[in-house]
Amino acid sequence: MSVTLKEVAALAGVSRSAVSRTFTEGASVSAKTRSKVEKAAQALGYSPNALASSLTTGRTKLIGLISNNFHNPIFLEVFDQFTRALQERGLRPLIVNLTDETEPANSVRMLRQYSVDAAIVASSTLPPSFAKAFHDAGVPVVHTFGRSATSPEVHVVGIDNVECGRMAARELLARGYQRLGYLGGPKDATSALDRHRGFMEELSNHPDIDVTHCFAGAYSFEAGRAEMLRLLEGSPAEAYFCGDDILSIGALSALTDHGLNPGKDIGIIGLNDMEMSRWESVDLTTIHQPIKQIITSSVDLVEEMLKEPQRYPEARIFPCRVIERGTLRPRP
Amino acid sequence: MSVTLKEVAALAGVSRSAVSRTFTEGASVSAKTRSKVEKAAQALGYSPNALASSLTTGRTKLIGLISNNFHNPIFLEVFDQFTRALQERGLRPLIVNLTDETEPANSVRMLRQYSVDAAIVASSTLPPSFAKAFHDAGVPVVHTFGRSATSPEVHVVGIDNVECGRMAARELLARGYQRLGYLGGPKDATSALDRHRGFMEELSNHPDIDVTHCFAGAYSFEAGRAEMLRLLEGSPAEAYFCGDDILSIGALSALTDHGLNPGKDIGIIGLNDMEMSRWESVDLTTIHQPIKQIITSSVDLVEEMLKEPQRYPEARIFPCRVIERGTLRPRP
DNA sequence: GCAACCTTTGCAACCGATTGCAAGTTTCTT
DNA sequence: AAGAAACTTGCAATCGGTTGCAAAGGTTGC
Repeated sequence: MSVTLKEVAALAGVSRSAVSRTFTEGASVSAKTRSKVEKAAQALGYSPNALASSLTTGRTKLIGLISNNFHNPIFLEVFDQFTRALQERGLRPLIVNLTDETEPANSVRMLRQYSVDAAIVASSTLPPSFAKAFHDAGVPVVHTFGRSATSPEVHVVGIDNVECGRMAARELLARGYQRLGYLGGPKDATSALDRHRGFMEELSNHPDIDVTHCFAGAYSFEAGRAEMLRLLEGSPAEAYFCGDDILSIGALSALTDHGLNPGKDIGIIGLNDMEMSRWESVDLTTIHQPIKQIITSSVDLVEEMLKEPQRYPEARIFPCRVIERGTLRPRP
Repeated sequence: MSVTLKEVAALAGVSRSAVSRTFTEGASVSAKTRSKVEKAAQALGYSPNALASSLTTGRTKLIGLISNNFHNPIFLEVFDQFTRALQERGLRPLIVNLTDETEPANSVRMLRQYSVDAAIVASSTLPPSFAKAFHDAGVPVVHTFGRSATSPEVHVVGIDNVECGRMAARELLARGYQRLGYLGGPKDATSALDRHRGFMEELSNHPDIDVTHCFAGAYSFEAGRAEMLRLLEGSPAEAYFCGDDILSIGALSALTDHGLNPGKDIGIIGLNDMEMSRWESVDLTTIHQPIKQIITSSVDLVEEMLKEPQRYPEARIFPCRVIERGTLRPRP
């Protein structure tokens, strides 16, 4: 079947150690043996078995990539970035699709069985305790898009969702809206709660402003649309801060269905600034989340942890900014 | 660090073999030893090292999942389905993001280093030779969304793109369009070529019909939009068969930008029937590709290959059908 | 109570690599 | 030219498991 060290050693007329050393960076081999080995390896089509070597080195270069968000188009960008960033550094992503699961135990066990060097929890909805479970099981972990805490127990890379909530509120106020609404993601999602908190906090300084809130069933088009349709049955607010872009796009679809003109009749501001939000047919005013920087930084952090597993936990928070497009009325 | 077989054996007061056997299906262990071992394992938090055992069993349960299509939203659905289908069967997806690479050599080497049990090439653009390279390297492979051939060299699961081209042509003819166009995916993509061929073949029976064609730079929104904008500079056809849904949606955006009404002024039919095509704001008439069935079948096939690696290659082709929505004028 | 049979168990070799150690070679110094 | 220092190399143990084999233990039948 597969060619092994031993066969290469036999063909090259050297010991197995010699072969192993030719393939390990910085080992001591003479030019002569190296070339003999390389020739033999070439001839046999040998490439070292990474898993076997992991047994002695204790390194697999496998990184668990865990997510529960397979219905939000933003995650295609997230996967693209993560998988590229990892493989550029010689690391291999092992995917865990969580979908309906909220218990970390299964994922932890599975990833331990595969001896992953580290895990990345890529989700804005899972609680810090989820990532903590990996940490407790001795698996170095980074929670990307996780809840930013003042004293994080595990590494967190992302944005300050509370601050984003405030930012959205300020933006809507600046445009003179009087009756505001928050249409959040699922009410058990940390990001939905934090954004809500920031939004409310900022508005608590403006008692004259009327504010309502509700939560959609998921971060998805359908959920955003359904929730906005429900709101339109009653008396909707003048402008909404929607949980994220896909929710916003769902809400926009509900608006146009009702013959309402987004930006004119009802304002919408999203969060993420995903590719689709730039499409002319969408043209969504939104808060830009620097996905690329967040992911690069997360993978950097993973690399650091490989060198220093007990590294002191840190939170890396990236600033966001409003991207003006067509779904809010202009500032006065 | 991690708990090993040996420690469990010591605590349970049995041999290492006994422990190993408790954790392997169908091995001979008495109820008494089993319970001793299980108790000890529980106490220590032991779970077997899948990679170490793969050394002797020759099975890793790792499946390479290779794709180059990270800009088409349909792939979020594809990833979701694949990762779930695999993990339901106890298999683990190891992702390879190909993006700009067309050479199989690197992926093959990498996946062999990780001793994957099989590989899935999930791409409608890569040529059959790509998947063939895995087969030749002794890695069982399924090409999902691959080119359907009458005599495939590797397992292929997907649709008949040539037939889809014909189907699109027939559909446009049935609606009385006289000047037809094909706006395909990248011109080196097998699916783009096959769909083109079918489209042209069908129309060759209708010499009175005027037909043009062109290829976009990628299966992406931007590429579809750019290409349609270019077409609108000249004298566009009455209706287009677009390479796939995301290309169609890009084209639609170009149309509305020009004040044209899709379905009224210019007809568009796509291919895939992705979630987004159902959105009210899109409402794309398209050819449904049974993604879910294709993926389930692909994973079934992977499982079969694990049992029988030399399995005779087969092509599994699933029928498609037109989904009527709002971007073509009604049949007379 | 004994033979024949089946089940359970531990020993030891092995899967494909890495690595500390000591012996053997080279190279450098003086 | 001899001795010290530096580099190469193979041996053998090890990583965490699995498994063929033979011995030990338990059942069954008569």
